[in-house]
Amino acid sequence: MSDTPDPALPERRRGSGARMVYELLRDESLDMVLPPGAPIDEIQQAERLSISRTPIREALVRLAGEGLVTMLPNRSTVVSTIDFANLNAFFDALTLMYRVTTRAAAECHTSADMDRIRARQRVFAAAVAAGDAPRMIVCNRDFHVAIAEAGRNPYYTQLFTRLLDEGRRILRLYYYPSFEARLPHPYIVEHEAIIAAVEARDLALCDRLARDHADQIVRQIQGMIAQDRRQHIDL
Amino acid sequence: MSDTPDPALPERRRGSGARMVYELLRDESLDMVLPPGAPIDEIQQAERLSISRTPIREALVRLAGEGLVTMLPNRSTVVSTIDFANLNAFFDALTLMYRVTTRAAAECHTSADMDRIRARQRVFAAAVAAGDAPRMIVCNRDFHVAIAEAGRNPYYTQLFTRLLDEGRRILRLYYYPSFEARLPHPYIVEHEAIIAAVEARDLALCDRLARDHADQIVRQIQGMIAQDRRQHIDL
DNA sequence: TGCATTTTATTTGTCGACAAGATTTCGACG
DNA sequence: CGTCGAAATCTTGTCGACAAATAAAATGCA
Repeated sequence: MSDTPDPALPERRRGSGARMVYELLRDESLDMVLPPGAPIDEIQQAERLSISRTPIREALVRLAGEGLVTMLPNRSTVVSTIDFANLNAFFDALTLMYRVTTRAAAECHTSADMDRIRARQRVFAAAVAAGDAPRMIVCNRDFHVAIAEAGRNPYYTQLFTRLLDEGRRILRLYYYPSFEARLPHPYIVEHEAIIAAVEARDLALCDRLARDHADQIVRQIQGMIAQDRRQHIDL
Repeated sequence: MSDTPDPALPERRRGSGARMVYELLRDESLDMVLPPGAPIDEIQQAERLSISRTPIREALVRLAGEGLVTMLPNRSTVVSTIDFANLNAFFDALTLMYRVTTRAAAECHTSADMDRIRARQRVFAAAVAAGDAPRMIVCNRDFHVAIAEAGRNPYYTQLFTRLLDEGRRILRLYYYPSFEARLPHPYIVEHEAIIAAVEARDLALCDRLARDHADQIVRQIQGMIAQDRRQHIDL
């Protein structure tokens, strides 16, 4: 089996166990290390992380609350599958959250928020320059989360974060094969425009830019899915 | 203390324990039986429900994920306080969800959805006729949740449900004193109008009606809060 | 050989217990 | 009398174990 018992984790602080397991399983799910539909055995994970089943279970309950895993009663827990039937609903919600969080940021942002946003944009640009696709995905997420946090609406921020993470899974599924072909530089330009509009507190412009940005991302994902479909038909 | 050890619950099915505790603590939090800020002692709850601490803890983790309780590391778990500083954000998100769920329902609803929505509306009207304020709050929530479910966007539905439940807490806090003075019948008329607009698939009308409906509810809550403030100042 | 049924085995849901961390109580000292 | 510090108490976080429920394997039968 692929049990890789990490030997270097004897020192753990009390109370950090469940959180660490949560973050680990969360990242492994989002990064497709644990592919959708894969069963998560509690005992197996407990042995892998040299920890009891209790923190494992707590992490799984949390992940189930976020919809990342599905706990089947009295049966195994599995990584949630990507529901392609509800993909339109996903795009719809994602686009809406892009818009409202950017608008809210334009309304409420402080100079400290702008500093954080610009810092994220720099990191994103660096990832683009390095051609590091997975890092680009994460940094793009962080950039927009920073904008959402500047909007100071935790309801929007939480849903938006969840949607961006869900998108991270989808991109992981499709982005790799066609990465070299696409130039991600337009995203940098769009980000800069969004930053300027937020700072100028131009709500209408923010709404339009966010909508365009979202539509472009949605179209790109849809295109990748369609291309993937064609490839499968060709086989 | 007010420990009321329920004597009539010896028969429990395996796997239902955690869910039952979750639903119980959830309802008690939303109904203000557990007021905001109240600490939730795991051992105390375990004794009260004649159950181990493990399912209690699982329920608390789930509730913490929904923001209903706050788990302080190595300290007690408390019922989340109502954050009046973010009340504007709450109203903002609530209004938006009213709009988008009603619009989505207009787009996607089936005849079975309409039956369910009308059934909820009948129950709501019955609660209004009976003058049962807490039941009205719950039935109003169920009515709009049914509309949201007809929209078939689980992201919207989940956030909307959470917001409506949060509103249930706020209404529980303010609605009782001033209930007799207000006539809730306009809500019935507005609901009927929304039903008609959804069935006619008139997106623009749905959006307008939902916005008006939300604005009216928001204004009513704000009025109750303002009245409450005045009363406190008068003392 | 194929299908139904019993038996085994694995995995979860729950339990009681123990230790770390925090809070409170109590006592010493200025 | 008030303040600081130490002991006691309490609560949580984690652990190992057991039983119910399911899944898998083995057995019997047509």
